[in-house]
Amino acid sequence: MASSTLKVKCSECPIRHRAVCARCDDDELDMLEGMKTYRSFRAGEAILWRGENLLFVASVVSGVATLSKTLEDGRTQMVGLLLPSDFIGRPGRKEIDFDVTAATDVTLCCFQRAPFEKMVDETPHVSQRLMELALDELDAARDWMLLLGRKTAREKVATFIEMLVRRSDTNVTFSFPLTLSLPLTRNQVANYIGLTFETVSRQLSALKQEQVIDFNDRRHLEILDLAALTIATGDKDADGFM
Amino acid sequence: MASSTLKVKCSECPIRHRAVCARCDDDELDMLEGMKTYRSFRAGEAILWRGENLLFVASVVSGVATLSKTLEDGRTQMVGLLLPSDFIGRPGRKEIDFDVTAATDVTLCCFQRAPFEKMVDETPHVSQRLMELALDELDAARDWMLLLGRKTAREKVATFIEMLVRRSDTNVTFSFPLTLSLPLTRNQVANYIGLTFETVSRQLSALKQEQVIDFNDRRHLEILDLAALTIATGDKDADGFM
DNA sequence: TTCGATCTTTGATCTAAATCAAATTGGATG
DNA sequence: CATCCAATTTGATTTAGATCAAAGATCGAA
Repeated sequence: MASSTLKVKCSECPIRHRAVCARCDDDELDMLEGMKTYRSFRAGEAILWRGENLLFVASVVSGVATLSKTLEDGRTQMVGLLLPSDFIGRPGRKEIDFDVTAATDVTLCCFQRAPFEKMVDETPHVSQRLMELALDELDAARDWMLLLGRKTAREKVATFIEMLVRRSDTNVTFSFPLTLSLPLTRNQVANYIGLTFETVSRQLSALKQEQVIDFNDRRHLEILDLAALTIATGDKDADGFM
Repeated sequence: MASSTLKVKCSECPIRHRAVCARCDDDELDMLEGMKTYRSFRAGEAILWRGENLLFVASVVSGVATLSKTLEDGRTQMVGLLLPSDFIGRPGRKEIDFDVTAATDVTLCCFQRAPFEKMVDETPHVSQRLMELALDELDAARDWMLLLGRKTAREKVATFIEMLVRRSDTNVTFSFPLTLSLPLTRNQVANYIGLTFETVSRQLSALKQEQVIDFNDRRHLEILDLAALTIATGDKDADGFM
């Protein structure tokens, strides 16, 4: 199962300014140091099962995890993608209604429930930050409802790639042609955007054919024409309005 | 536009124990009385537009409102349904990314932003209640992602009806055969579950044909066989497990 | 370095739901 | 009460994406 990893000091943590601890001062970081443990998961490993009692809450430090729901006959739908700084677990919630799985190797910064919840209760900016993170997830879920309910296969694939561009750290450097790592297999992408892996593959091939994107290995994408990609999402009209 | 309505005293409010004010004491209710206004909207009227600056936050007192997103070419997807006690507006958010529309005649209990946010900051149980309401919406959004991404037309329609049963007040009395009011047109239902209105109509006719449900007028449904309806949702296996 | 497993691509065919097209119904309005 | 308009039902046809199928590519392990 999960192995322990060398703990990084909060002050040197890569997600320091985006995670739940974003607005903590030095004293508060010291408190967190005392209740935190690092845990690592290998790609493919289960992090949490649906219905399982949450023994910890956690921030994703590195890697990518998926949230997914499964119907009895095996159809599955991803309902979220956790990237570094995203949070697992909610105040007052003892369990979750989806499975959490490591898509790549993942390192979590885990907090023991009891002391963490005590800190949340006593530190308004921490509970405010949790609220912000929850509302961001709600916005993302609603954008995805539009994608799942109304977008075409092409629009779904384009929207997924654009989301990766927007959320990945690579766009900080922003060197063209933009290269980004694709943390999911075709099948996982399909489960995220409500398609089959064959359709995902076909749409990726079409976008490559049209020189909107390029790829040679399975784990990376190059964005050749971001404007064309954006148009292909269906979100904005030709003028880029909306 | 919205007309004002006679204000009901908080202590006699029908949503008193489920809304954001659920855990307020008498003093706190007095504070709320001072900052609240009732506003009514006719069926079909816009309550809020996407991007509009939120001048108030509000609880739904009566009626049903829809949250929806629209693509440039007119395809629309409902991303939420607001029933009595549901809340509009979030701490720290000045605008919303979807349209809010009255599906039936709607009465809102509106709070001025500034004093309400002050109260949220000073009253932990109110901000906790807001967090609970947001997390409930997040759970609902994720259930809907599974529906939109993976369910068949039949499963979608059955799930929608079952959700109405679960959330409507009628199930308090629970007299069989269960009758419930359908606050949406076929077209609105279609926009909620990612189908066309023709497909919704066909699936409703099929469920009627199979004597799972019955209906004569457009605005009501009778549940003849709740067990069959539940199986038709695809959520649970034949034993009702899950 | 080869083997085997998994992932990916691409082609052929099928199908669930969309689209197109009329009736028909029902509720609101004068 | 008659009229009208929007909502609904039902049928015929089309189509986007699923499913079925098979051939490559990639990668880790022996």
